Amino acid sequence: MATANSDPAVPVPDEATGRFLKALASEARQQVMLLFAGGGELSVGEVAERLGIGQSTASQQLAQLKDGGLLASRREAKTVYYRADKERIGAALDRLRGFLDGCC
Amino acid sequence: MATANSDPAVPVPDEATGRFLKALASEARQQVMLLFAGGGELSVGEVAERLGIGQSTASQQLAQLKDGGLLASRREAKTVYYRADKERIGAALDRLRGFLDGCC
DNA sequence: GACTCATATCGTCATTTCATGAAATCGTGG
DNA sequence: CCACGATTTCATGAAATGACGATATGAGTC
Repeated sequence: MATANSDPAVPVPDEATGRFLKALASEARQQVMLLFAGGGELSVGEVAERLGIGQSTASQQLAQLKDGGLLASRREAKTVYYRADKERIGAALDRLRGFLDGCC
Repeated sequence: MATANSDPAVPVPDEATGRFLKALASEARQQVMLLFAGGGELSVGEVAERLGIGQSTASQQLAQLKDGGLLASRREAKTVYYRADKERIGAALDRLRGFLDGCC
């Protein structure tokens, strides 16, 4: 993608927004997000069990959602608890809206 | 995806929102969207030329963005002009925010 | 340290996405 | 109707993604 963007006024979507979109652009990961409705915390194993997917798969999906700014994690003893990251989700939505406002 | 979604009550984001996210979750298509900043109209060939991509590639990207609710098209003689679809973009953002609000 | 539980990473394979050129389609003018 | 210009659709490989089992790492316990 060599062609440069010559218009400085146009807000090119930053890396974080790209990861946010890619993280959400998967029905499987949308399903994962739904498990966090209500602000609860879930371990990797719980997510795997509830969705009926492998443990490593759940770990990777959660990692990608975390990387995309949708989830945050906390370690308690051996268990890692994930939860929705309201703040960063809101920030990502604002960036997305900003990009689209610049587009239209 | 081995395990299907067996719970019909789960508020999976609708098809339209999924297509919206997939359409935007590509840097190439984000670049396309940037061309429509300011509300201008562009033909398929112009998009291809400005981005330095094949004409059929441009056609497919534009079709996917249209399918995702980001662009609208209008035919004038032989030429098809695309433009940003403010209304549907706003609607998609609202749906996305609604889904995420339900998640967190 | 050895043992165990929970998670993360790795290697692999099946599926999907992406970009391309060729061929088919659509709309227009001669 | 025929030819054209512009776009769409199709078939093909290349690259990215997704899921899995197996293995490695990390944290706690004995």
